[in-house]
Amino acid sequence: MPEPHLTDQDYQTLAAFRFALRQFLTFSETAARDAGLTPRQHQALLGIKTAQNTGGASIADLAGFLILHHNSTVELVDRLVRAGYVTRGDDTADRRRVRLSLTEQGEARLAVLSSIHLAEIERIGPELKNLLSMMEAASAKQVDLP
Amino acid sequence: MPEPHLTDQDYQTLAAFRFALRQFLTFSETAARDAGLTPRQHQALLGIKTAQNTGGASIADLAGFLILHHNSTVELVDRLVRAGYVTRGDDTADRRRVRLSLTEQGEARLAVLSSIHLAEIERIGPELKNLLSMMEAASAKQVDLP
DNA sequence: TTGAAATATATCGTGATCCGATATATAGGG
DNA sequence: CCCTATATATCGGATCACGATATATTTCAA
Repeated sequence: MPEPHLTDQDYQTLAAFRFALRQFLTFSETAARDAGLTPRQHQALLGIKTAQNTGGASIADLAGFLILHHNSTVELVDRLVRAGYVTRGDDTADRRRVRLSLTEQGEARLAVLSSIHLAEIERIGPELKNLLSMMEAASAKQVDLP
Repeated sequence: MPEPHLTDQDYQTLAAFRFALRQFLTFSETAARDAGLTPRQHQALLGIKTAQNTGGASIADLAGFLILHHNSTVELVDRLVRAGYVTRGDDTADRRRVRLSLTEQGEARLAVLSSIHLAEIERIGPELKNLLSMMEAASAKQVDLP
C-alpha cells in the first residue's frame, strides 16, 4: 500500500490531464460517429490497416491491439462486415484462423478519419506534452513498486 | 471533404498512439476496479476533489468535467453516494443546486489511485511525448479546415 | 406580486456493447 | 491416430450512457 503525499497541485494536474484525454476521446468519438462508425469500429479499422502489410490481422491480433477479449472482437468484426467495411478471408496455412482486410469503403473512411485525427493530435499535442512534463516533476510519486 | 495523402508510416504512428492510449486506459481501469470503483467513478472523484476548494462541484460542473450529460452524471453520483464515497450537500445560495464532496473513504481511495496513476504516467510519458512529436511531423495533415 | 420562462436536478425506459461460459473446428505432439 | 491446445463463434446476462420527460427552484417582466 503506497503512502501518498499528494498536493493540490498534483490533483489539479492529474485532473487537467484526464480532461484533456476525455476531450480528445470525445473528439474522436464524434468524428467516428459522423463518419458512420462507432469509436471501436474506427479503432478496429486502424488496427486492421496496419496489419495489412503483414498478411492481414487475425481476430486474436485485433483483440490484442484493441485490448478486448476474443468474443467481443468477433462481435465487433461481425458488425464491421455487416456494414461493409471489412471482409473475412481464409488463412491458407491455418484454416482455423481468419484474415481480416478492409474494403474500399473501409479504406476510404479510415483515410478521412486518420487525416482529421492527425490534425487534431497536432493541435492538442503541445498541451498534452506540457501536462506530461508537469507530472514527471510531480511532488508525490509511487516509489515502493517492486 | 479532406483529400488525405497518408503514408503507411502515418497509420503506424497513429496506431501506436492509440494503442498507448488504450494501454493507459486499461491500466487505469484495472487500478480503479481493484480499488472497488468503476473507471467513471474514479474520474468523478478526481473531478469532485479538484472543485473542493471552490465550494464543491455541482452536478453540472461534474458533467462538464466528465463530458457527460446531466442525467448520466446524476446516476453516476447516485451510485457513488450509495457506495459511500460522495455526499450531496445543499447550496445555500441556490437550492436547486447540489454541492458534492468526498467522504473520508472517497478521499482515501482517490489518494491511492492518484499516486499509482502519477507513477504510471511518469513511466509512459516519454513514449507518449515521442509519439506526439512524430505526429506533429507527419506528412499528411488536414489543412482545409475552415 | 404574480406568473411565465429558464435553470438544475431527478426518473424511467431503451439500446449498445462488453464479458463469462460454452460450443465447434482445426492443428500439432506423442 | 487420439488428445490436448488453439482459434473462432454463439448465447445469455449485466452495466452504463442516452433521450424523453418530470419536478423543484430561480429569475425576470409586466
